[in-house]
Amino acid sequence: MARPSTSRSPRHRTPRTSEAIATALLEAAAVEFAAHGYDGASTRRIAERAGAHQPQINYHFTSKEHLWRETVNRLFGLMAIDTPADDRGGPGDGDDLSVAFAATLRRFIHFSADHPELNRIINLEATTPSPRLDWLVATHLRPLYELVDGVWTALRASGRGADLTTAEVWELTTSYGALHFANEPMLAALGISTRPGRAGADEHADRLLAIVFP
Amino acid sequence: MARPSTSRSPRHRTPRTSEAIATALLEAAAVEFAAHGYDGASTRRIAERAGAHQPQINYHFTSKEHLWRETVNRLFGLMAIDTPADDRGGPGDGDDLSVAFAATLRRFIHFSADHPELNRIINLEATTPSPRLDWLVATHLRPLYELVDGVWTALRASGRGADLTTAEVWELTTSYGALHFANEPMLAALGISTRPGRAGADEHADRLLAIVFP
DNA sequence: GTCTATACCGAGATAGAC
DNA sequence: GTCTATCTCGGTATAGAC
Repeated sequence: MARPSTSRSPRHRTPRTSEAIATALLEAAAVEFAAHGYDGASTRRIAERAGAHQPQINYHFTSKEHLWRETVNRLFGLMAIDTPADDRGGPGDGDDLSVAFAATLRRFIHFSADHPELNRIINLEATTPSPRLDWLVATHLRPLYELVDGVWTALRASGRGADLTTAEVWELTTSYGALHFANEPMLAALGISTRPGRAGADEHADRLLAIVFP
Repeated sequence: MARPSTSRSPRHRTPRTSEAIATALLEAAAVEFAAHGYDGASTRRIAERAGAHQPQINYHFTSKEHLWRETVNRLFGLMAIDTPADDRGGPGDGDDLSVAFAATLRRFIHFSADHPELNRIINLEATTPSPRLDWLVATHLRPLYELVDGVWTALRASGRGADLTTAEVWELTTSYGALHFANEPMLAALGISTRPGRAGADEHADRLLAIVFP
């Protein structure tokens, strides 16, 4: 009732640095984009979730499109930290490669359990040709795929792994492996969700690895 | 220049029956909902794609929400035609069951290749709890899952099939099996899309069946 | 850099002539 | 039943005070 002028909608008594609010916006954007898709997500809701004002999105990221890209960049950055590139390739005999590749797959599954938003966002873009999809493939997916292809091809050449192409391993990992966590609400409603936390993620990684490395 | 009054934006010189336009709207809605999600799809675009006026959606389906449900109902109806329930279960020994189950999986994959919109729409709802998701599970997914569960359990009891739970078979089929076609634009951009048409669908069914029935 | 106010557009839904 | 006009709301983006 009192204080008619100084009341603001978002609550950030702590004025926060420019970087802090940018990060908060990116985190909120990941959740909203993952839940509602690019078109369905609204910058109002993203700002609200971040405890910021909607115009601050345009100030920090100039446009919704740029915000989306930076959100994806940030998530891929987090993934790179969790599943470092050293483990994806490197020299060594077939057994070394197999062990390293399996370990990386497991780490990727764990990352997907911790950050289901990334696979979610990728899958949302995957079905419709768009500039966003082109950018996503060129910037992030293709380099990653070629890395995987190199390792898997070498690995298969030395007789390890299941009789699957790189494309099959890729699809199994991203669709069956990672989407499991993004689809948790539906699986829970069906009564087939995994245990939450590390244990559940590990079990799902076991299931994937049983197919890729029988 | 001439005819100032009789020009209409949507082109349907043929006035079409009520049922024809309802079907056209449902087909258009499937494409738009699949491409942009529920929130992202617009009734204006759906009507435009169907060659109708936007208010006709409210006339025929009362609301966007109802239109969405009828769109899903129609797609599940088409699926039931393509993969009839007789083939999903029925009495018989283990070999009969295996053959019938494999045939049904194959038909489902073919249906998913012909109508990627259904798996797409399901996947869009799968990640966020909502009344739509609850309705989807209760109305369509749970009955289907329990059918699959009954058959797969019987089949496994007789020693057939890979050492997988029903949940694993379900996820492999819907994620790895069906999403392959929904994600075709991304896979094509990565250079790993399958051949179009029946042949490509059959090849992908082979890949899935090689995992489920080694 | 932050925040209020607002411009401008497109969304879903409704009214009423036809 | 169809179609035009329109209501109201929420979307992104911008202007300008502070």
